[in-house]
Amino acid sequence: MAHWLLKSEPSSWSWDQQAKAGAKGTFWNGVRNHSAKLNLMAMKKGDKGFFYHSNEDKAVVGIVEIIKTYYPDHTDESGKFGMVDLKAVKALKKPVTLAEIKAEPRLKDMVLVNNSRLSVQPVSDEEWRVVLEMAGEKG
DNA sequence: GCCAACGTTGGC
DNA sequence: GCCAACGTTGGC
Repeated sequence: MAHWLLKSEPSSWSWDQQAKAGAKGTFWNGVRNHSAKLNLMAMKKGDKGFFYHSNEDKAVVGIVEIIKTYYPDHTDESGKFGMVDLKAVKALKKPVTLAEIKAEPRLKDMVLVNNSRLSVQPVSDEEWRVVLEMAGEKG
């Protein structure tokens, strides 16, 4: 199973809002970047992702699951971009901050570190495991 | 098709 | 609020 990292500014869409959407989840739209789009298109139902708060928190705060694969974003007038649906799985016991991620040698190749502006990123199995460990989420 | 200029993102 | 980095746009 592939893993992902999805970034959002808490002021526009926060983890709290995602969590409130519950099991039925919500769509994840607003992607306007082709690299991010390719990642969205590669997602499969059941894939898990980290929910990252940019700007204010700068931390991974929760885990989400893809519940619907890529489909056109009808709010995008250009018709070029689409979105997926996802639901909140759980909040991390302890958010993992960007500073902590940067300080962890095993995470030095994370896209978050090297290409911080990309809003939808792949996460390797190793990176997924390490971040969970740092969040106090064992297993 | 190249590349400079511009806009946006996001860390600090 | 500033600025660096990146992506996109548009002129040639």
